[in-house]
Amino acid sequence: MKHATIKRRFEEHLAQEGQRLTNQRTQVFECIFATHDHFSAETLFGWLRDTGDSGQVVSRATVYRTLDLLERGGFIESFNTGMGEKVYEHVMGHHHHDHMVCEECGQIQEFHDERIEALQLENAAKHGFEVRGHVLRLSGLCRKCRRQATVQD
Amino acid sequence: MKHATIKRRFEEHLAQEGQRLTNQRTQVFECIFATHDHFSAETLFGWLRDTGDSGQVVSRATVYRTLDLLERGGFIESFNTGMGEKVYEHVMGHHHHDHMVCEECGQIQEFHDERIEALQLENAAKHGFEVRGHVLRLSGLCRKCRRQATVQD
DNA sequence: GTAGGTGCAAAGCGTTTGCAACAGA
DNA sequence: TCTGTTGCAAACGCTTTGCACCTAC
Repeated sequence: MKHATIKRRFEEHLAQEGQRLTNQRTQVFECIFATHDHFSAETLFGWLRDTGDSGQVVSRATVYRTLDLLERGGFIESFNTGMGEKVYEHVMGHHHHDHMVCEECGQIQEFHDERIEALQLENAAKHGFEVRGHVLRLSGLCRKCRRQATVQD
Repeated sequence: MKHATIKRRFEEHLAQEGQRLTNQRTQVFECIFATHDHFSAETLFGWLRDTGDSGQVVSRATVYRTLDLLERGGFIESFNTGMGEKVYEHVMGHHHHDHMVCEECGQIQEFHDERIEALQLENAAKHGFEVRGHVLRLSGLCRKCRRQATVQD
């Protein structure tokens, strides 16, 4: 999906909800969709501060408020790394995926398996449960850290 | 597994680590293994305060410290509900399982599917990732809340 | 003009920690 | 005795909120 398309959707979304397109929201939006990384609220705040091309800094509060706004609007998704950190990623033009988090270096690897998704729904149905979302996070060692661990032993 | 057996293991575990069997630890242990529910640190603290059969109350700090101790010892497991709450459950004599959390009433339903576990490992192997743990949490509506939602609509 | 948005600083929440008193071993 | 453990209260990290000022519409 093209950047311009996503941006238009964002603007439409705001308009639909009777919300305003402010400078700050634009900055946050641009910053998020300029990366393909996972990021925390604090990280994003740092990016916005550092890439101060406009000189204006978006406050922490607004960063949180805008992240919330974008998540509710379905532009980004969040999940807990399990290490007390909530990380976000943009979701437009992405397929749904799950995560493997390296306990050593924090690296996040994405993966996706349609068969797992199907089995989740199967299990949910068995319990009369209606699935609205899910989190599947494997934690352990990434390839790189495994190699290093082997060398050290 | 019998309660007495688990307790003996706990005592052995403490001994092995050169740690002491204190009154407080016993109380926390008993309280946890007297239930089959999932609980948060705060909930557990409440239980300990309310079941004040001994009159003595275990402090919040000690509750947290003991939970940590038990988790590291493999007696309990924790996971995030995704609603900013970390919940624990005891794990002795239990099989591993995953969770469905109702967004409406907070009810937690357990489930287990060996096929999903296998697929997780398969995907990890594909990325050279060594799995040490995983979290699979479905969120949505439980059977009860679905029914209520239907009625209200 | 006006409802909605912002920044600030303070509060909130769940959790952790420093320290002096305490208690198993 | 002597080291590990406890309770307290303060600190913590991340997030949310109240409020006065600001700004897109």
